[in-house]
Amino acid sequence: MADPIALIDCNNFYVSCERVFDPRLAGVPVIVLSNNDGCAIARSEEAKALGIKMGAPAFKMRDVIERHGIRVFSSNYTLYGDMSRRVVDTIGGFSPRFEVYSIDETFVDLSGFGERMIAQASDMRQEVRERTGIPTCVGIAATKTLAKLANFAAKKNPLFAGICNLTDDAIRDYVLDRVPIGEIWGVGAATEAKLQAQGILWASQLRAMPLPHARKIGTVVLERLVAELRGVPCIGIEEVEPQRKGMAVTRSAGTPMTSFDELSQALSAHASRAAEKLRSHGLVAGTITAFFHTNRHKPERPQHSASRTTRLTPMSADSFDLVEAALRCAARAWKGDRDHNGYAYTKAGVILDDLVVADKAPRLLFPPDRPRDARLMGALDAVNDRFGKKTLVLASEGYKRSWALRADHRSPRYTTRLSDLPTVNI
DNA sequence: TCTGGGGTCCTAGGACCC
DNA sequence: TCTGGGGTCCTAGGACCC
Repeated sequence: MADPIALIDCNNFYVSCERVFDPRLAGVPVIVLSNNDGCAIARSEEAKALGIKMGAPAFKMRDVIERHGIRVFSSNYTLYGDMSRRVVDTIGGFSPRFEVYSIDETFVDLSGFGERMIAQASDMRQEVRERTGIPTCVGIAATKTLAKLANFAAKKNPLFAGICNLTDDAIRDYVLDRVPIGEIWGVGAATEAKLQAQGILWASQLRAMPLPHARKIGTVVLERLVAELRGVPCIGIEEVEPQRKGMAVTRSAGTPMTSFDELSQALSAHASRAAEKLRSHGLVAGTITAFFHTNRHKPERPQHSASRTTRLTPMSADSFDLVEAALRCAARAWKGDRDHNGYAYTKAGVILDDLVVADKAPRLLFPPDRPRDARLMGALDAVNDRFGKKTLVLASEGYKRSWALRADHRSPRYTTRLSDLPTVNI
């Protein structure tokens, strides 16, 4: 059999993070909202039981929240990111080979533990719980896809008590007969519909599908998926984070933007933030895309969506370069009167592509007369690092920030900001 | 009437993930 | 009034080459 892989996945991660720092949240319904307090992206079991759906818009839940006293939080990514790091640190103590798959999931290579495999997984859960306060579930199987499925079963079926081992043939058949195809990692709405149309409803049925048929329905991706369901590993554990290919900063506007000025200010802020991210990773970008669009959830209103892409020559991580390029794109994409063109834009962003490690970037044959001075960006980052984000910004960002997003229910940055440390009364 | 064959590279768009 | 943000991979099709 292939080497066993474990997937350790934090339960309702964002909610669990909030609970670590406020024990009064235990046992009560809690939800965490997306950016701009838009929709629910994490729910406690109690909130799920009340029918709160993943991705449900906050404004439509007002009644339920009121009626059941659901505790609501804006997302606090600084806190979640830091807690995630602590969880991963703990997991790293259990196996030398692991892959951080997302903020709340890690694949762990369990080969070599033999009989002790299950005990090891159990210890790992225990240790994460003790050191971070975060509850987890573990799924074990021969492939990543099966490990994801095992984790799903561990979460859903209390019989497994948090650990589901699909390397056991009987358990594997039992689970695959009962998991709907839509719950399988890699089967989204489109593939689910295609499969259902052919009468394939359960994971075990998909596993039995001939490989050529799978490829016909869903290209090589579905073919690999079927192989993985059969226990043939097609997706390896990636211990080192691969060089990232693109980077985006996009935001909904707190209040819709109706003038080119407002849009420019928002895009300036997004482009600066993108440049900051690039520099923190030691990268430069080769192309930049700026886009903006109206509210797609309101088709009865006038709709407009536009985007433009331009090359950055030389490749750059300089805030001035990126802001300039983004605004050039926006100006080309804007239509009509600059003060008021009849559209209300609710979302804008910049996307960077062709990312390269800064000192490997190609040099220009004919460099610009007045090249950007890297020391300026160094100073900018140093000031903002020391005195807080946005202490120093480019003037093109404006000062009103009318587009800025909402976050009315944010919890304190308990672990990353001294002034937010909890106080203990003795 | 008859109009080659075989490549590469790039981009846009779809599908999926958390 | 109010519906997130940030990624990856794959394919088809066009442009271009000899």
